[in-house]
Amino acid sequence: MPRSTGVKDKVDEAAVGLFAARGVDGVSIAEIAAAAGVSQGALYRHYASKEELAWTLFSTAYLRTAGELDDIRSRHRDFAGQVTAMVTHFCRLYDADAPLFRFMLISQHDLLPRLSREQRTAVDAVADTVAAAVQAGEIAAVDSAAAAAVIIGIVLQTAIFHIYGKLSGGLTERASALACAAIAAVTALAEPPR
Amino acid sequence: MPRSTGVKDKVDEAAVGLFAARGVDGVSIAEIAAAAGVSQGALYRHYASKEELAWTLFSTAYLRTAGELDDIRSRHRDFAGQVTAMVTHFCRLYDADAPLFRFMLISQHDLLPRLSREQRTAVDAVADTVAAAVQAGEIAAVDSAAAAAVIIGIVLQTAIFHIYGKLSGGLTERASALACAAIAAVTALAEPPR
Amino acid sequence: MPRSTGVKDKVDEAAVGLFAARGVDGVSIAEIAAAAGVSQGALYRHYASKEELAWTLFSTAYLRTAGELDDIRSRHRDFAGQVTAMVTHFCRLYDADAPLFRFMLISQHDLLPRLSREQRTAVDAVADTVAAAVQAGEIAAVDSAAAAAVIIGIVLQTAIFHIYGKLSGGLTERASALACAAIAAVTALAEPPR
Amino acid sequence: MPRSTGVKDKVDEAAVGLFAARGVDGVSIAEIAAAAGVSQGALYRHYASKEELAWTLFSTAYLRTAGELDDIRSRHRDFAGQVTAMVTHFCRLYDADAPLFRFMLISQHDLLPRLSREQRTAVDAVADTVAAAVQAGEIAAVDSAAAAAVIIGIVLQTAIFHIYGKLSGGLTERASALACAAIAAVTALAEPPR
DNA sequence: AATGAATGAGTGTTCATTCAT
DNA sequence: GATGAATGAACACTCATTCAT
Repeated sequence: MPRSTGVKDKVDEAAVGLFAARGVDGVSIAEIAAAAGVSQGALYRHYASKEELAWTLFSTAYLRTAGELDDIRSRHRDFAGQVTAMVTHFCRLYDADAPLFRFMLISQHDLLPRLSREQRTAVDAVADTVAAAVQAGEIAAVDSAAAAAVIIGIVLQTAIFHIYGKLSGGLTERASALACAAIAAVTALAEPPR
Repeated sequence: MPRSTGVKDKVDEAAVGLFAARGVDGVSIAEIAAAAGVSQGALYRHYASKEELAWTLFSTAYLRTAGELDDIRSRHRDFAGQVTAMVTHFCRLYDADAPLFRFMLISQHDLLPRLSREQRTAVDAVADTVAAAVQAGEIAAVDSAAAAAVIIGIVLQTAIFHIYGKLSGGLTERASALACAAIAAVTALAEPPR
Repeated sequence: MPRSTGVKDKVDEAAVGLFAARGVDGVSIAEIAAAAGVSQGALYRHYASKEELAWTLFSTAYLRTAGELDDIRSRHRDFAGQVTAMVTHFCRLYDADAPLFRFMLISQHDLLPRLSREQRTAVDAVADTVAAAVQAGEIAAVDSAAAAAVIIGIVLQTAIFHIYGKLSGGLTERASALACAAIAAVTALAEPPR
Repeated sequence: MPRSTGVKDKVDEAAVGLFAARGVDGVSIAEIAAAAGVSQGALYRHYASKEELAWTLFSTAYLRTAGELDDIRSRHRDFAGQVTAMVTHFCRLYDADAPLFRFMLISQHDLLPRLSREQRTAVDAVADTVAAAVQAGEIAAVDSAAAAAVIIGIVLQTAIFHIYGKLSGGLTERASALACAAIAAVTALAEPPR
């Protein structure tokens, strides 16, 4: 019963870094194994295929985030507090692990469609937050999916700009401003002036 | 101005459709040629490589859009009018050619980095619009890149939700609401309520 | 419309020779391509996989032989004449293309099970010949499958001994003796002496 | 004479079963170890390689059978009795352990060539029986190898038909009929009618 | 100019064998 | 002795690109 040689962790880290830099298709198993300092064969003891590796890394982070956002939402009463806490959490995640974030960003169009319809995602968490606020009369009636798109778009695109060097500093520093923008945008979406 | 039924046109259309559906890496030259109804060899008479094909399709549309947005901006006086027109234009482009849009979306992380720094993009058009509004005292001081991220994020993410079937109808119908949301978001970003 | 470069023929011949010598599993695509003097990729223009290559070579020869045996049977009246002609044909096939024969022999346990139940085989031809002879009263009642096993066993095992160098000369020289043996064996099977 | 429940025995049995079902090349060491309920490493304590495992199983059974046939021959006086006893023994072996038989059948072309020329095989036993009968004037002069091919072919092909489901019941029930057929075939081979 | 067969480097994956525990 | 994780050399197959016709 040999103690872990840490192959999995090394592979995971190497894979996220490489996937983030060049996309899943742009990285070979040979490169991942080399970067992780393990043999190609060893990698297959932990993942049945490159696809499974990518999917596991992606879905694990994706679903974990959804759970965290739901948690956060339940710990705040009002819409503004919930949105601010969620946006802040997102920014912190990004600052803590930019490669993972970038990997998820560039792989989402490949991998997201594989999620089963029932899986709960960050999008659901945000949309439900909006729907609950509408229900509670906190904000005017608005399509929760459209509102979620606006909130998520504001945060994600800011992260993308950061990745591309158009914005400097940490994202967390911008969290409260982004939250304000998101709340204002949703409010405007719900009650377009005049 | 050749009147040819055009190998190139057929290739371009087939390539955009396939790239949009499965990504550049997920589509082979053989498939593109077959879908276009031309031989593989003929394709190479127009593009030196698959990469050049993808890059040409992407950069042409990307830079054309930037020019159009600059045009639009010059035809409107105030910030609200400019943003609304730009957002509306974006929505119309999307509704007119969703495959092209989807292709650009899923390929951006691969292809955008190849743009030279000097090339003028849609991001520049939006950021300059914001900067000019600040300059003109129309809106409070705000980092133009951050504001551009917010505006673009709102529109792009809405388009993404539309692609994934989370939103129905045309995007153009949502244009004015999105513009309102974008303006409100930028305003809030510039002047966070206490 | 370029004339055939003969890739397929070269591949077929090389593959049969190598498969005969070392079995399908024992031969790599690289070896086949090298022996045929073509690239590995060229091979895949003609066969979708190594398995399809092996199966095509096998089933083509196998089914062709069945057709030939049926033909031969229809051209002879009595059981003895039919068996003799069939055995002789088999021996000639062997002498004409021993590698093909050896390939079929060593691959039969892998490949035969893939034949659909309806496909007509050499075994059917032989068994039907026996059944017809029984029907016509030429020979005593006997299980046609058991009789076919005996006839085929006599010929095949002789061929195997020839392959392994236990018998010399051509097989065709032995054809009439083998036919006599086969007929005698079937007769004995049908009417075991007391 | 260890009383161990025996890694080796479990490996041997598992290997024969798997080899019989899918061929030596079609079975991995991992599968054998799993089926035997031992670790892969433990397997290598008994056999130096997969090849040695296959060869040991094959040659042991093959050479044991040769010895048994020689034994049987020595216990019978006349050719008919000897052939009948040998055929019967073969049928019993088959009925007692069909997987072993099937393994030997499908592996023979790979493994037989490794037998040294001096090793005594079942073929030798049969051929010698024929040669002795000729010598004793029991049957007309005949090439003993050719006669052995005929005898062995009759029995083996019947077994093959049984494996493929073309014949039902036990093989032993057919032993005396097969022996009759074999004797008649050899006789005909030696003295072709007219 | 057009074709599509051929090329050959590269890919993901398997698996017999080894060896640290 | 036993274990099973790790190795690394194959392997079958793909595909962007070239080029003879």
